[in-house]
Amino acid sequence: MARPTMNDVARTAGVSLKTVSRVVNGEPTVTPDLAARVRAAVESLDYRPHLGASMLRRNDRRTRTIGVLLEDVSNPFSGALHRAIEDEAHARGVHVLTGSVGDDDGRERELARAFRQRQTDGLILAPTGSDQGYLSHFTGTPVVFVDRAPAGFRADTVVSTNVAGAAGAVRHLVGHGHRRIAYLGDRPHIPTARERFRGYLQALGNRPGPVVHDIRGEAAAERATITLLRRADPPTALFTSHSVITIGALRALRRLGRHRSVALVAFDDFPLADLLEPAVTVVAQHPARIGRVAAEALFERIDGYDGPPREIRVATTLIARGSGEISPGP
Amino acid sequence: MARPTMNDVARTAGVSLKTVSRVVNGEPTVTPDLAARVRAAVESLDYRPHLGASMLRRNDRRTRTIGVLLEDVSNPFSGALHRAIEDEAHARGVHVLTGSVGDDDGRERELARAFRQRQTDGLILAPTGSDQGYLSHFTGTPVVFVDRAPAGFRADTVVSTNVAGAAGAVRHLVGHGHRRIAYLGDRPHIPTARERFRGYLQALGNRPGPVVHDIRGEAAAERATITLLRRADPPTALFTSHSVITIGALRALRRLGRHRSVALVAFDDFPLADLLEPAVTVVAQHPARIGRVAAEALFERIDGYDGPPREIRVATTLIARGSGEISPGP
DNA sequence: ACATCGAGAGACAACGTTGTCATGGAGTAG
DNA sequence: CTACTCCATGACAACGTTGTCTCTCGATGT
Repeated sequence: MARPTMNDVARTAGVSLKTVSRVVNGEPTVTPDLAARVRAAVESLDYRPHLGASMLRRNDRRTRTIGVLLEDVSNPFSGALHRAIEDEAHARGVHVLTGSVGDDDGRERELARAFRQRQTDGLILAPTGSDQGYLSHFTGTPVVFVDRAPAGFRADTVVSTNVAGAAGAVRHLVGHGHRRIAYLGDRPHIPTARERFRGYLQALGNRPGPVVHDIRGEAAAERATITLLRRADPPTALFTSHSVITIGALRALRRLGRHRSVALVAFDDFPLADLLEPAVTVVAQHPARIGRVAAEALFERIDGYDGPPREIRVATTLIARGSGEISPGP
Repeated sequence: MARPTMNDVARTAGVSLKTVSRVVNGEPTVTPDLAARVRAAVESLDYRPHLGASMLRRNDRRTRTIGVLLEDVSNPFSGALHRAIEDEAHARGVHVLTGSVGDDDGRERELARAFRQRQTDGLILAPTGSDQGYLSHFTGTPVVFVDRAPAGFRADTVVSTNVAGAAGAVRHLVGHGHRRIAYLGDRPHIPTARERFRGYLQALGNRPGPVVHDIRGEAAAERATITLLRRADPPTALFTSHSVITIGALRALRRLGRHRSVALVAFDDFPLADLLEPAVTVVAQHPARIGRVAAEALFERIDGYDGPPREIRVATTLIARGSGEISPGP
């Protein structure tokens, strides 16, 4: 039993093929009587139009699908982004194809290409690879970047105010009397990490405390923190520039029993930060807002807006909860 | 400038349409020389095959896309599920359309229908609505349920061992001397909630402590917990059957300063549970495993397996961290 | 040298839908 | 009563691709 076609519907309803097409597409020029018969036939045969054929004949090339490539759909930041994008898409009757890029440099390209091959109407991308130049011949498929600035290619970009946010965090610590404030951060070739580091430097007037770059993963962050605190001249406060690093640092502080004596301000909020002891002071990003704004920008592009690439910054919010208000020891 | 077609490629390469088709589809019966010319033409014109036309003509009806409908892609459980499913799909060259169903009873049906309309090869669904009967005429599109059992329709289902897990949690508390153990749970019409409640009852030999059903959201859970603990005869231990409820209960315990004196075992693990004080004892689910198993089952179905609906249970793990090992007061 | 075979290449139809145009019948104005 | 308009309906082609069949040409075997 093959899938029913419009012709089958036409035959059962006793009308022409074209009339079925009209009813299915909601054209108003069909007598109610006929329309009803067609709808009944559609129902009884469980007819569903063949999108391939429809796409083929239509001149409008929209698939009403966008692609979303995030670092890892299972982390809370990506999840919130994803959800916000999905809500915007849903409101427009658009569907969302997702992919996790992870750290694999090739997977970003591979998935971006595959999505384009699938004729997604647009793409929202959290760039992971070191170069997005390959996007330059994606003519006709608008792209919006989120969370990180791209390299080698320019398009609308929606990111947090990383410099200002980081600077605010560090100034907060300075305001509580700290002088030796450590920076713990991700690989500095990542634009976001670089910006946060810049904010850190700026707040300290380019006279940084101990700096550790290139931290990858919770365990590495924990080790780095322990090493820092065992120095002869340990920092009295930490600024962690990424939530994974924050968790590692928290574990280290616990392990050394220093969580009530070493101050900490983290970039990026995380669930339950307020229930820890002490509760963790953070510079909160607003992933839902970033996602919404990015989706709006993408849909503008899809609808034909053709201005120059825009860089949209979403402000961060410092939330004082306790860990950032610890004073340096005597 | 319209999009190039196979004909354009054929003309530039000086071969026939069909030869281009063969090269594009990797058929081996083309002279290397011609194949090279075709590939050069494809490159220079930035030709990409029109999926619609291809799908139309091919007799293989696969879109190599599956749909995944979860409660909310931004919660950690759904995120981990999603990620695991995506990894399995990626390994098979299959793409993933996602949707968040939320609590909206209609959105589940709407999205399920839309995905099927899009001709996804299969669907993984965490059912939210009270009835999945509408799926019964989804002939030809295999469905696998995750996290919750469906109602009104049977298909492969992958869920945690809810009864055993909950019973284990409660027995753990009993083992630490508790007699008045409260149950805090979601709406009992949800199969998962009902099963966990059954496990609770079973562990107590059908002589339950205080029971609160129908808790929706963190705030409600917090209020319910406060009410419970202010009773004349308050419970000495809590069993929270859902992570949202767990968070609310934790907040309430903090607020009343009872977090070190009232025991708690939670169903479902959550990030940082080990960093709270006391660290939270949980019955951990394994969403990544659930997702992987569900994806495997779906792909088996897609590949033609046609046995009766299977119910696959993924075991939970009790992780003792502190909160569940608090003894009842004198 | 001739028949046979095989493999690479092309001609052509077909997939299910929508755009275009023709048709016919009812309604309206003169 | 006729001529004209209008509009619902239908016939037909076309979209870009792949399946099938045929053709051609060179190789092989006798």
